[in-house]
Amino acid sequence: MDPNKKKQLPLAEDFIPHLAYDSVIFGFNGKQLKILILEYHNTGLFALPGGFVKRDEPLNTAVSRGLKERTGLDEIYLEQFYTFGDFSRYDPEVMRVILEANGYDLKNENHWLLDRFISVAYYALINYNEVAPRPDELSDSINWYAIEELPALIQDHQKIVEKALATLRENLDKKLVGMNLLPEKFTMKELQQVYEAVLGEKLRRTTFQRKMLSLDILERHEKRFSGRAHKAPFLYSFKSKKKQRHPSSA
Amino acid sequence: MDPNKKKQLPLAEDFIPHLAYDSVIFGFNGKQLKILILEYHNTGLFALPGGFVKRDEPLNTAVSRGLKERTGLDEIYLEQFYTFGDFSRYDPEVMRVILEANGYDLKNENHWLLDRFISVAYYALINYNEVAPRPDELSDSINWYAIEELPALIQDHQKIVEKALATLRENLDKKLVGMNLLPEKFTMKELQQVYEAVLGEKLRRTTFQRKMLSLDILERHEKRFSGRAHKAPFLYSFKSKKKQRHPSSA
DNA sequence: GTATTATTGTAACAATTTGAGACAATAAAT
DNA sequence: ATTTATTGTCTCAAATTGTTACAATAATAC
Repeated sequence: MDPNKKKQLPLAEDFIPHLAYDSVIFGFNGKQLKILILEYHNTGLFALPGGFVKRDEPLNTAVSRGLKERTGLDEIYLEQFYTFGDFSRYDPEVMRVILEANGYDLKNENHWLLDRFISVAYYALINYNEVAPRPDELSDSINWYAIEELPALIQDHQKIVEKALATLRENLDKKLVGMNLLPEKFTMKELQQVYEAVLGEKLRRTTFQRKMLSLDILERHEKRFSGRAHKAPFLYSFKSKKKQRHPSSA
Repeated sequence: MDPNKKKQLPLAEDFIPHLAYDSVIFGFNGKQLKILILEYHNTGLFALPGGFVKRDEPLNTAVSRGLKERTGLDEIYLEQFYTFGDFSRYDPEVMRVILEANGYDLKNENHWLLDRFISVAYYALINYNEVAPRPDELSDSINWYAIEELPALIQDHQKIVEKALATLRENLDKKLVGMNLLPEKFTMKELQQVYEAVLGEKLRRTTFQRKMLSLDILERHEKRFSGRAHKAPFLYSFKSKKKQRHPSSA
């Protein structure tokens, strides 16, 4: 990478105008469900990671590309959940502030980034410990925030997060969500903690264990040396090896 | 309306480029689940009803507007379910054939309608008997087709229909689907037939009746004089009066 | 070593929900 | 009056889920 590379705004001619994506990237730290939030240089503005779609690039590919740039991960589990196209999300002043704080001169009043955008929203599930998030050119940081402790977000990003979480909850049973938020091997308790963090409620231990085992999706391995003063739990993994990516076609 | 009005293609300056919507409009005729399909003049090409989004118009409003033009109905129940952005859907020759068959001269090789489009897909639920569908300027007919007997559709429209149906099935229990496919008052048997048509499988009568009554969403009215040689059934309606429109914000 | 502590895994039984069949009620036709 | 087709509800069986109990066991305290 060239440290002298000059900051370059995306060029209008390379991208589909008026179309963006936003991503809600979920991770689980063992206790809480968290998402990645960007902070823009010198503005105090917080936002979801997002990006634009190249003119010659499939929509889903654009999102995968953006997430790879930010997380370093290939093969991220992604699920598209809604496309936001209201005017409640159109606020060119926010974008102007962000760009000017980054030293761009916007004498060109009609810069394409200040236009109205329709945004396709995705959520991603990643293994919290495998990732070292990287900010993009306009941001000074990207950090994990617990979903109950988010800062105020720009535009309609709060609404996007809420809908992402609602969709994740609906998909919890049908889409093997745990597989993508946990490491390869995990205990039953860890799996239960993921479910509880997503649903925001406590579950009954014995019922949960019986249910999970009856689904016939887990493989039981050796016991873990817990180093704690009690019986050691079994480790489990999901039977289907491959993580699903883009389970819906596009 | 002016019968001499000249056919007019939508103008690039009025609409967001590269962005369209497609709609899967479901109706129930008492036996089968059907959807509305357009046929284009002199081409034998079949497609879902779709349209474009004005530059100063919210996405959901654009879809409502298009559906009102085609069905005459205001307040249609609409649910956005996926945004299609692959290149499998990009086939400018199809659009060229449609336009030329309608007498348009496309010497301008770069006409915006021949560009790549990303399409936001919605399904609608309407009361089959309240509607007299109207074709648009480019189509010579719009007709109901049973979902098991669709003609070959252009581009990725078959895939869009399949995903619409899959989403409708997932939403069947949580979104009061029956309310929007049936008239105000209906019998328990008619409600069951809607469920069976959507799910594509037979349901057990007694279990279905018990389940529906236990949900506490139905109001029981007088009996219907069926005119048939058996006990007359009760009529029911849904307790919540207002049909929901755009239950998800945008 | 032995008792104690904090889990974990599973069994047992109760409560609830769903499946399946039976049957009385009844509107019209015979 | 009898027959036919369907509706509404009840009952009992089967399956699922809620709840409690308890043995197993890895580390710690003594």
